[in-house]
Amino acid sequence: MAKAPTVYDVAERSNVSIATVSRVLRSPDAVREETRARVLEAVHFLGYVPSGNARALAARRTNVIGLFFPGHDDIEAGDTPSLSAGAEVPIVVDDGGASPETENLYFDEVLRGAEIEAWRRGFALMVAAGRGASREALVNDIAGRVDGLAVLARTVSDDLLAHVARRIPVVVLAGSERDDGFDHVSASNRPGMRTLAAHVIETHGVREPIYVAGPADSPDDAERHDGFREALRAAGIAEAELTLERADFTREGGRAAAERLVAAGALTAAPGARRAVICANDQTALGVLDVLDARGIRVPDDVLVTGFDGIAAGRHSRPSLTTVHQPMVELGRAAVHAITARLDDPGLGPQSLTLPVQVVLRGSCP
Amino acid sequence: MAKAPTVYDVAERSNVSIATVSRVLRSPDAVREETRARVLEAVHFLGYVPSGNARALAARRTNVIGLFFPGHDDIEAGDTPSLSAGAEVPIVVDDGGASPETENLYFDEVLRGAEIEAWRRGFALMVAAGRGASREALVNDIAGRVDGLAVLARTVSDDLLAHVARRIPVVVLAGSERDDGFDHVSASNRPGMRTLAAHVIETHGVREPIYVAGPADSPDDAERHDGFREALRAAGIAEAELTLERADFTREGGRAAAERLVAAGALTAAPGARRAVICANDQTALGVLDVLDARGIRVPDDVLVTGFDGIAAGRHSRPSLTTVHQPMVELGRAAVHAITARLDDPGLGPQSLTLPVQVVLRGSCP
DNA sequence: GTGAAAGCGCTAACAC
DNA sequence: GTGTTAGCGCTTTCAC
Repeated sequence: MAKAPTVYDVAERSNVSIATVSRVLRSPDAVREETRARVLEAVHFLGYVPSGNARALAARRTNVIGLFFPGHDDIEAGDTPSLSAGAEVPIVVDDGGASPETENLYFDEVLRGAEIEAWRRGFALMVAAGRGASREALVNDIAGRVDGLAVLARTVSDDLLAHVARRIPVVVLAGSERDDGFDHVSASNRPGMRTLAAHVIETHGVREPIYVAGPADSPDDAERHDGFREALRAAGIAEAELTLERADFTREGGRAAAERLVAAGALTAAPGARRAVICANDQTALGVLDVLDARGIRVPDDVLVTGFDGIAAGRHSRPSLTTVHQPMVELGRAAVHAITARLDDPGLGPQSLTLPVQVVLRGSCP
Repeated sequence: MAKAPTVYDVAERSNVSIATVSRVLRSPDAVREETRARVLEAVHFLGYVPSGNARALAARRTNVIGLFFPGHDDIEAGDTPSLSAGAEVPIVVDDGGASPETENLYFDEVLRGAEIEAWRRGFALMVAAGRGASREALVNDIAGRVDGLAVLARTVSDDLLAHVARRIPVVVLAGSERDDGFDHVSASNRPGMRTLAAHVIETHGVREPIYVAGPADSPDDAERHDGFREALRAAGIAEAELTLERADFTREGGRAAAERLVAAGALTAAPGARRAVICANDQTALGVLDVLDARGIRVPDDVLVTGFDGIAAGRHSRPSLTTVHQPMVELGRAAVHAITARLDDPGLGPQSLTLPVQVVLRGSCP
């Protein structure tokens, strides 16, 4: 790390100009075979690695796409792990109790999709999932380093977004497609929930489904709730009569909501009562399942439960969770695609892509 | 995106020099209140976002850490998702059959750890998880853009690693700690497997455990295998007598290995036979469980099964999987920490950090 | 096919 | 406090 060699060092050692060194690296065919060999030899000998920053600066293009996805709840986690002698290995028994729940599945899958697409198009990916201190500063910082930025909806102010959008293409992920001038990529929230709710109502004959909503300010939640209402309307059910709970998209929130429902007598162990709890997302539904299980209320016999998202944990829960599956990997890919499309053609008007979802019937509501 | 404003534009509009603009952004206190306000106003008005590349170039420091983690099997995935009318939502029934298995859990968790630590230390993270065309070119490219690089062991040649290590600190993740001059961060593979195997042998009285190894060239596998042998030795069991299968760390490979074992008559539905299949990782063990389940061989009654890694899927399998849990999040954090430590003190000798593991007893081998 | 030279947008002495 | 002035390491015309 003594002072990294530069084009100049390589040029000197191979007796060519820096321009030729650059050519060897960018357009090898434009250089005579022999010259090229000499340059490459020097590159190897010196351990030369081109500076991406200098390159990006000169070329006015970084070939990096940014992904801003805050929300790791454990971001404040403890200190640096300590070194271990590695000799004593503790044995613990996991009886299926509360597991650490290291799940930010949504992010993981979207990231994977973005990774795939970025790689295919020759872009690197810079991620920022941090929360805390200054989200705004982070966004600004990352915006200065990339050619385009995908931002999770509602994680930064529209002002800031507009600010950075003057410099690079910005695509908003998973928000409702408002007419804000940004590109949007999202899933069919409303139709998805409508279809699922219709299934609950029609197939199972539930006339008084309980809805457990998400945060009041979530556009995703709003759309899903709308879909729910559409299903009610289609079935001629008056919404005013129904029980509504509000949670916060977390499993814990789902548990709390379920406790309230149980306390209110809305949920009981009564087979054939045609009760159903429709949750705004999977985590909430899993929390509801937790409480129901603890209370001895059987799913789906006593109560039907549904979620939304299609996270992996829902496949493995007991019972497995009926849900609306969002194509998360595809969302990530589409976001990157939207950015590159705009990079290729800056004149494009605002794009809005809505990806199809799928209702997946599992044990909790067959 | 008409041509992003620069320091010069901001300087001009606020009637100061570019140096002052830079100061306002980097060390606000060094500028008079009033001047600062003028500059910030201009920043806002012009939509100025500092170029990270220019900054990095001038400051000779990017404040970005790279993570190279190839291995997404689905990286060659299909085309750009198509736009959907969003009207028709298909309903499918998931009866628990073969699920997509979108699991690269290892990567996800390590990434999360790296994210956390990088963020805390004021670094951004650039990830490259691609496989395909030219891994080497990718590494070289990313190496030119970051201050330090964490690389998954055995994913790039030592030559290349040595090459980029001349420019930036490189830490190797999850490999055995060879004396190759690089920093290493890994988990206690050998002691972990030794402890687990000893549990199988001693607690359950298994005298002829079957070992299903990983790829022959995997250092992780080699260490785990060594741990297994140590346990045998301690129990006075001769290794030569035992059945050994080799898989490839994938669930599919685990299935294949299990099929061979069944075909060879090594695995049968015989309660109390004191049989055990010790697998080199969780995915392999899950594959073995698949086959045993399909064959009507009961776990843990007829056969005990163990894994290694502690991926989430093992918590939810039926039966749940006994395993050795690696602190994956911590691995990611430690990797970033190792890099920043070296950045702070380039004179450091090669560091090797081995993180503690934990044997987790679950249904498949209580 | 190769070289000379002008930036790319910023930071960091060093003056004033 | 603020301005001047070198670079940082590369790409890219434009000559030759």
